[in-house]
Amino acid sequence: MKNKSQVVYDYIEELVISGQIKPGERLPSEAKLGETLEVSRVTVRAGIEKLSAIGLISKKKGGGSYVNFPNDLNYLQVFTPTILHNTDFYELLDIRKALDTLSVELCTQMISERDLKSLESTVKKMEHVSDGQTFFELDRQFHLDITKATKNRFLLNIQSMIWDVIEKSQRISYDKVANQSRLVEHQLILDAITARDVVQAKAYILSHLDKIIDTYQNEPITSSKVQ
Amino acid sequence: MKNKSQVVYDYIEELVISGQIKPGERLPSEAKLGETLEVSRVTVRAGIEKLSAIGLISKKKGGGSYVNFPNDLNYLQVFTPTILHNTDFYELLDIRKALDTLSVELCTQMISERDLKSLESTVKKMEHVSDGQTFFELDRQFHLDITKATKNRFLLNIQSMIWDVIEKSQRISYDKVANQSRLVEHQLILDAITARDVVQAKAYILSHLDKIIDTYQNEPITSSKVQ
DNA sequence: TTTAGAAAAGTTGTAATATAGGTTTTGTTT
DNA sequence: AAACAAAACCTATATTACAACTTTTCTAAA
Repeated sequence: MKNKSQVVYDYIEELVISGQIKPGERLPSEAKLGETLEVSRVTVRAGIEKLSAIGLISKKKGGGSYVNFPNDLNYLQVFTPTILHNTDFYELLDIRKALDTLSVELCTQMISERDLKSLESTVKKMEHVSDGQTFFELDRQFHLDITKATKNRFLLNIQSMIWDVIEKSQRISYDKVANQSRLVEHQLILDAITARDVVQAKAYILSHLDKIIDTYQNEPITSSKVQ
Repeated sequence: MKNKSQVVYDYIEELVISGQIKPGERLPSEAKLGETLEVSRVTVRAGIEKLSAIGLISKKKGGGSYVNFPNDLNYLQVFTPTILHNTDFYELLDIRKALDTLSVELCTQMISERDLKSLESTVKKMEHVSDGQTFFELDRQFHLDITKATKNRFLLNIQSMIWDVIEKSQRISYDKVANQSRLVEHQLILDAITARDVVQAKAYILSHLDKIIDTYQNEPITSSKVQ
């Protein structure tokens, strides 16, 4: 069951994601939001408080609440819905290259048989999936399972965050760069991990990400916001 | 000027950092906290709301608020004050190896003369500093300036987050692993960047982090909490 | 004594109202 | 058109109240 304050949170987040309120712009006042969503000001404040904690918005006493710019050092917003431009996507992929490489490296060295089985099953599932959303979830699961096998909590946290960003920007870009054509690539990565071949695994995952970048470059994503 | 709700936030965070309230344990009730800090329940709730947004605590309606375990997938807590054990430190350094390598690589390729000057000045300042806290700040600035030069916002966000974690665990571990003996290492990294030598720069930063790990291993940190 | 269930106490979620202390907008005067 | 004052607006905090849920305590039955 969803809190009312969570409803407020989601509502405002959606306003920002959809571009109805852009960085630098002011939110409706707490009173107004309460009226719109038919909740009390206390509840509105609770939702806004959270959004401010993760750095999406800033509050100015007496002056209102404003959507933050993504380039400010409000670093908690890493995962906030501000990744809507081409540049962001490349930035993210650079980071993925570094962290996914680390992930497969550690994973290959220490993955258990049990985790390996689970990884295999994920790849198997991908073969029979045509639905884009489902494929996305399997894709995320595959990569996060690799990271999970490293037993590095921080790494898993950061990677989860990154996939959260990918998900939030998904409707704009994801289906253009990730689909069934990626199946073989996943299979190769899995084989290398199974063979405990660190060098090969690293090579395959780098190639995997490079191909995503290639696809992306051939089919550039407009930076127009979704409606 | 600090908000009252921020006072609540800091107070509770400190309770967790110092280990007075451990993961899984319950916080004092909102009413109790308000009484202790002499603020209203509204204010207490505002502070707690934020802590819940970043994943440090969970709230149960009717049941109280609890400190989260760090291994739950509440990934926003990446930067929360839960990094207090030896294992965490190694995990973090693995990540730093991947991301700092990426940072110097991108930085070396595209740093401006102006940013380079600023980097030099930071290293220069380090020579004349004996105070641990000041050295920490310069150390952070050096590494974050390198990342800043990459123009990759996400990378900067993540790195800032990581240094935030380091800072919060600093009183336990930092002064044991980072001090003047690291000066030469920074100088070498800077020289390689100045020479636009990517390979050398990557080698030096990896060596830098490996030496930190070495120091740490020779002087293991107790996992006892500070008081 | 143990146990099951009911009652009580405790706790968070939300609401309505009020005030203080800021900021932004509006209006008026020069 | 500019400067200043006033009004309107907005967030921060406090108080009080009640709903809804959880935990603890008490009581009665086995």
